[in-house]
Amino acid sequence: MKSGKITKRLKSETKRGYEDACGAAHGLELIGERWALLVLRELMLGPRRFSGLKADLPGISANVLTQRLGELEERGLVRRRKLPPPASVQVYEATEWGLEAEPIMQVLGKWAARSPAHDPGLPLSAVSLMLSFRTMIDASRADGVNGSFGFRLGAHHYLGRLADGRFEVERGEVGGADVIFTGQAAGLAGVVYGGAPLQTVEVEGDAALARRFLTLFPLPPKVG
Amino acid sequence: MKSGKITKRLKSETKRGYEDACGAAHGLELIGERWALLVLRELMLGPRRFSGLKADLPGISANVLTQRLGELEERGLVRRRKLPPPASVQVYEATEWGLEAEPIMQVLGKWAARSPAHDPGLPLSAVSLMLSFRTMIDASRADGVNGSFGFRLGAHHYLGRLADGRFEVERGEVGGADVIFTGQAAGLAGVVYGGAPLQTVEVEGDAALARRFLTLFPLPPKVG
DNA sequence: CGGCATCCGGGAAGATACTG
DNA sequence: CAGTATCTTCCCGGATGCCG
Repeated sequence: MKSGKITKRLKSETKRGYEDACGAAHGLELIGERWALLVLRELMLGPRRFSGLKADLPGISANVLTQRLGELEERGLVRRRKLPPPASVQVYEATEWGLEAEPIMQVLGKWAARSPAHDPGLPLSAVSLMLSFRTMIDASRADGVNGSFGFRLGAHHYLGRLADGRFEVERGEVGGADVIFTGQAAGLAGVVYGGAPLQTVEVEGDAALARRFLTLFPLPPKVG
Repeated sequence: MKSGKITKRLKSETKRGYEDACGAAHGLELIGERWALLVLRELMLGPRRFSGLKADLPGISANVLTQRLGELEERGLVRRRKLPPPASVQVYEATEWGLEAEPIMQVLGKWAARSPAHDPGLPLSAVSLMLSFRTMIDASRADGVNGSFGFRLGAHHYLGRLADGRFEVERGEVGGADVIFTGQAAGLAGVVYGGAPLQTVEVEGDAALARRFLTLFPLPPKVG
């Protein structure tokens, strides 16, 4: 019914903004809506498809994901791209500026890790875990520890490199890495951050280096 | 009417959370609601009263402000305190952990300042401006520039100090400062960030130092 | 199957009025 | 001044359905 009814929303005239020149306020208008920052997070290590995003954002509904992607696109944080044949699938990727939002997630995440209410037992996406390594690495502990690390987390494959106290990571095959971790992201997170036994995940390669790796990501002290 | 009606909200059973162990996701659950970060921002330079917060958050409604303050309090980011007599007024102040959220605002604000959609002509609170100085100061430009700066922005008075390339600021009387700026926060912001003529605000004291001060806060280049 | 539009129910936000 | 009460509007989340 009401077939040809013109949608009243011409351009969403009521753009619930903050009317505040403060940069932080404008930042909230850009990525402050529910789910927006987490959608962007999932794009930080490379393009993703709609269904992959939906799968790794447990609880988001398809229409909200569509809406967030559209908003992020028109704000210049996300780009829609069609992979060349034979793939020919559409993917979403972060723009350069979108990638520059990573420090926001890092600072926010580091700060929130001090919360007594933080529950590390919740699900965790593979991207989240990789980004957390980049965020939480303790440069002084990692100084002098060098090596390459492969991660097979479900269907996600990442290759990390440890050098000069920094952890770099990108999507890619894990072959030839000094250490290869295989398992679930949440499982590996439990080992690194929750003190779970190493047997929770499968480890191949240099066992001593693997054990060393797991000690490089200390959590900040809880408040209170 | 309906006086004794029991409020149905036992404990807000539907706590719309993200179900995500990622620290950033938890951060959003702590300060991700609309207005929350801006309320906290207004507390970064000392305790504030309800009416002051409402006045400096243009557009927030009283009930939303009440709700946000209550949530921030129960999460441990804000504390409610009663000033001793004869003042005897209630104020809200950030806890230690709440104060540690400042880097989030800084990173978010710096990132958003690159947005082409950012409108610097909007209203700006005095706290926002002071925090923006702390955020945007260019340490290399400020190296070797030392002095004290008073700000009389409406009823807000702040005392800043420039030393070692850093800008420190606290609430306080401006007497004896090397330079004293008097006017509206938005006006001073226009001079510092918008290239408006210095006459927009009233300046007392060391004019050369004042002119130098205004050059220490470069904006990042816009995207695109 | 992927992406998007539509409809619906509930809840959060906005505006205004009112009270101690 | 410091909120509370009420009403309306809008957004979020879930379900369904269309269409390439």
